[in-house]
Amino acid sequence: MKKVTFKDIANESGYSKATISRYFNDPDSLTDDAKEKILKAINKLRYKENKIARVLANGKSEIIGVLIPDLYMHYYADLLTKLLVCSDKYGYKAIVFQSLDDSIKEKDYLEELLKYHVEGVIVISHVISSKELASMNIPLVTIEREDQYTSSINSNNYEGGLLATKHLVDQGAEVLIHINSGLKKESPAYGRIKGYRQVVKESKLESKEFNANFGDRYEEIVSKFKPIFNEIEDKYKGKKKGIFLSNDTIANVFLNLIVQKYNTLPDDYLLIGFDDSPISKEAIIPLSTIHQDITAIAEKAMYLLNEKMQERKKRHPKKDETIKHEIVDTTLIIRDTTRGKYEELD
Amino acid sequence: MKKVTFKDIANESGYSKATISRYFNDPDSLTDDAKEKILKAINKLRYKENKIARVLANGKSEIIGVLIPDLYMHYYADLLTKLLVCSDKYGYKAIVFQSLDDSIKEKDYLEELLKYHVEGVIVISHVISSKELASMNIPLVTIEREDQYTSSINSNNYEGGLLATKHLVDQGAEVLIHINSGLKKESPAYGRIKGYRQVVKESKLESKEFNANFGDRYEEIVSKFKPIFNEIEDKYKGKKKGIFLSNDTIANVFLNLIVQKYNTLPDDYLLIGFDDSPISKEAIIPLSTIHQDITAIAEKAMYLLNEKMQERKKRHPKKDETIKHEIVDTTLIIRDTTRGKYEELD
DNA sequence: TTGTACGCGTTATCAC
DNA sequence: GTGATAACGCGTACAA
Repeated sequence: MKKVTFKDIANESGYSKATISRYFNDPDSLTDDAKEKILKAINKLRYKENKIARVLANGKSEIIGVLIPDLYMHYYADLLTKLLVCSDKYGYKAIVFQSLDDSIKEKDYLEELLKYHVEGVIVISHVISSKELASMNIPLVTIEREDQYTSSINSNNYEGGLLATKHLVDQGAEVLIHINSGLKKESPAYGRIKGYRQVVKESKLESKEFNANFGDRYEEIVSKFKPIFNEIEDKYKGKKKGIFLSNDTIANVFLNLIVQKYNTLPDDYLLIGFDDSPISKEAIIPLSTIHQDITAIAEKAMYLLNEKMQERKKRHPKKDETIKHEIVDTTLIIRDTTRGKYEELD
Repeated sequence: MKKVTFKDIANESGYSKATISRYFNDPDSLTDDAKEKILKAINKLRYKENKIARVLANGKSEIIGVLIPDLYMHYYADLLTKLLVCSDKYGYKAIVFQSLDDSIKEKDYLEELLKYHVEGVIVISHVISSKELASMNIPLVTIEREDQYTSSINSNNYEGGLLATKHLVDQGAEVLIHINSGLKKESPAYGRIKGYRQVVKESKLESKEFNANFGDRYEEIVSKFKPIFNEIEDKYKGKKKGIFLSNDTIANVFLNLIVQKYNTLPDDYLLIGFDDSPISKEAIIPLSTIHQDITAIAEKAMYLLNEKMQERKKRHPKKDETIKHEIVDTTLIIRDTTRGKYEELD
């Protein structure tokens, strides 16, 4: 039951180890006769490739590393799904690490990846600074995180905020309200707030922002939302309220509070979320939202990473290593929470 | 900028390569003096470990493979999250493959994993038969799939079906209804139906099953659900309906249809889902459901896999390789859709 | 087109 | 305790 190696194939077929290696890496350089004999030997002996030996010899692991915060949030799970599909297309395997917002682990994982000679890394986790990431000297692309010193792909959050808020204005909002869940200024998602503010400025409408850290637990979100809901009810009674919430989960919470009180979404409420996550469709009244093109994000990220990895493999890599920041457009999804007048589904 | 190796450390510190190896693998066998000098050399030269060379030499990759259908379904994403946490605790890295229900890929991925000398595999994908999996001759544990020839961890689906349906009876259901989304008989989840049927039999209540393949798209689920809803409305008017749905997503769809019609959940509807996925909390009326202990599933799976992997590393592995099937208990989560009389949230 | 010989960086087996 | 040296399995100049 010992492992079959090139040596065994060589003996069996009558060629040398080098020729067997060529059979796999440069078959065109062999005669048809040789190929046939070698193939026969391979099948007879049931040879299984050994990538580890191969990596040691030529350095190409065909593995990339993925550093992701977690998979609880649907956005991350969806992104990972698509990254795996794309990396597969390029012939790369992925070692996945989940940092769970622990910066020590994040650093350790990154080093661990290097020990396995991964050819590149995609970083979605956001604890380590991009400066530190850049210093690791390995092909690397970051997604939706601080990216001053790294190549990156991001959603056009600013445009998303703009689209969402403009839509509220178009639908006749008299007050603009934004509620977000602890967004930090460094985060690309903060662009959503900037987009919102831009429209507020242009429209000259009355406005109000609620910034709160709602935490992770759903019950916590709900309990922290109630006072906000009450404040809005009090303060803007009778006015047509256009409310932009920073993600669909909290948008759904807000929607539920309204529907629980009124049994419907009253005319004077316009609601829009962000992400186009499943909950936006599954809500009691389908939520208008901003769609993030996660497929495009994943594709661009892998394309960019692959470029860097190929460059690295060349004899004389350009010391160029320019930093690229790519932006992926968002789209407005109009469902039923911004219709002004909510019409019953048939 | 060449790679620093044991040879360099050896030269720098004045010891041999063998001693450097011992420094890492059996430090107790060195004098304190040697350790100190070697550590100094390591830091000075900024040595980085090379796991690839290590794997080639000793065969221990510290990598496991994970084969998962996808990450769209929250259940799988959640399971992967917890598997990653557990494998990390045991010191294993994970290469993740997503089979997307493609049996050819599933087989290819499995072989690819072997090429990298992974020490074990966790299979959640369900296309390849357990017989074929078993024939790969590698430590392997399957989760929530057909498992005749493999060691496995499964939720107690039967108990879950029992708990759910009994709860409906306890709450005064006069008709028992089960709706499921294309469950196959081989799938462990089919146990949910068996549990339901058992209670139907014992209770001697009137009952009805709807088996349909609702597909993946949410809109499709909704459209296919409407006729079912109408049929139930017609047929069981006035009777107290206890409805057990095979997962929370379709339970939420059903709930939404009811609430859209009645603005509330009428007294004569009792609803319970399965999975305790986020949507069950986020629904307009929090859904009663059956909780699957995914953490326990992941932990048991890794524990079992680790046992097998350790056995494999020994000099004389027992040819034993007994197949173990472990069952993880489910729990009843009572929320607001089985209260009989739905009381408004305060 | 094919073969020889060495390198990749570590671990394992003997010696001392 | 420590050192020499042969694996581990494959890639690759260089030679033929």
